[in-house]
Amino acid sequence: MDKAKEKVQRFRAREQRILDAALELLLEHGEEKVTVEQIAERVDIGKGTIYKHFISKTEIYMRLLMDYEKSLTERLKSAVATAEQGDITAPARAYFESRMADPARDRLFQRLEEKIIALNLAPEMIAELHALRNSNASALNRVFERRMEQGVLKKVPAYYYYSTYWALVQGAVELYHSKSFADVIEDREGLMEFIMDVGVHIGDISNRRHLSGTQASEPAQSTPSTPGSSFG
Amino acid sequence: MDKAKEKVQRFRAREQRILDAALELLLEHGEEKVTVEQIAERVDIGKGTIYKHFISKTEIYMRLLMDYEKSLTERLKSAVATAEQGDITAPARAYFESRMADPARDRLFQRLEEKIIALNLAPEMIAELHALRNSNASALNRVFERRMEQGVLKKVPAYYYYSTYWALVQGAVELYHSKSFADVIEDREGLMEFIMDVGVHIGDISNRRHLSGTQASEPAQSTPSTPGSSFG
DNA sequence: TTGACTATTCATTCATGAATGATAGGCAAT
DNA sequence: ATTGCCTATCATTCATGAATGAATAGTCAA
Repeated sequence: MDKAKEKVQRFRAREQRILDAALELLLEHGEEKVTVEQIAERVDIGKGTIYKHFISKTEIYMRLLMDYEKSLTERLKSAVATAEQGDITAPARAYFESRMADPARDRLFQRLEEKIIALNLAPEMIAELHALRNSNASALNRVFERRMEQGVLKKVPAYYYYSTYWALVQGAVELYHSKSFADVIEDREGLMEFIMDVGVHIGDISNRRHLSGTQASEPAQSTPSTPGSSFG
Repeated sequence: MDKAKEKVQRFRAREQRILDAALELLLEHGEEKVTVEQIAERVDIGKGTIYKHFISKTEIYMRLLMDYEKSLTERLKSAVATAEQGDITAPARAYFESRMADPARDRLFQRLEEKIIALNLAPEMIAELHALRNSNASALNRVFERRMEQGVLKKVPAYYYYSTYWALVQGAVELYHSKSFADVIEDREGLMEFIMDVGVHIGDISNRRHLSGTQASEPAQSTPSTPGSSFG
């Protein structure tokens, strides 16, 4: 008797279909315009069924955001792991490119992040988001520490290692429309400014959110925020 | 805003209507024949709604049984409280009569008791039933102790006080069809036999059920079973 | 510009009954 | 007597969407 297992499988599959449909609609119409009914329609299920899977519409968005953050972190982790020892450029580029592969989607998630943070989330959701980001951060710290204390990092003080990573990728994303990634990397002076700037910026966000025990405003700290939590 | 309160009220009322309808149908058709759908029909609600109130059909029966036990205990308590000091006959008669006011209903509950005990109940249900019976037992013990150590009780050893009560009422109920209540009371010899017999009988039931911390098989114990738990 | 009132939109709840699957009774076949 | 199979019955589950009500937008008067 594995009828029960099958049922669980089908339930999981349906959950994924809901998420897929929600993302599609979000990309098509923007966050303001998407209704739960539309999502249900697209998945071809009843509106009430959505609420068997998610306690609120916000949770759907939250889940999408978390999935995105998770995939970005995975991408970066594997890029760091396969890069030449000390090469921070290649992984940063890989990360940058996977975000910029679909700029509309990336911008959508930036907006979702803002929206979700503005709403007051249920405590369990906050906890879950927090847990993901902590786990991402420490996973990244581990690969960074083992492989990155060389190369471009030599040019910056040790306690800016992780901020540097931030500066590279976040700065590059933000400059996406004005400069090329190569330009960002080449401009060492500008990079240092970025590092400082982004470090402070992360501190701002982190304080405003009350989400993280990791204090990115203190760059000497060994556990900075994780990429993906920098939206906005 | 007490819309919420109103909603709770309506929910409670509906629960009572379900119980009423179930009892009606049980009396009309007997336990074997009553279906959840019939109950729902009579209350004029959907079948699924029943399950918003009760986790199973058995729980409905259980609740009816508990309500009956509770009302019998109340009846007895008030009869003891208002009887002449030392008069066990009047309260026993009152109890007997309230059970025999509707013999069909009383027999129905005897059968329900059997049925429910035969089924293996959910642990929470067992716990609830157990709690009710314990509370009934100690409430009765209190009124008995304060008012009954005289009269007919003088004729039996002290540690049979509560069994005596049992013998009177339970014996009378069981003899309902053959003897009158007065005959049962008058027949002192037969009464003593009853006392012993019922004491053992209660012990049997109690052991078989694993329901009660009170060991009615040990009559010297100060917390015997409560009336209503003697069905069957 | 502000407040008060109404209309509209849409997230969320909840009663519903069709669908599911467990159980029991009948009926052969061994 | 026992086993397997079929069927019917009925307890229980679950997707559903109509109903609810909260939030927002729109309208008008002061």
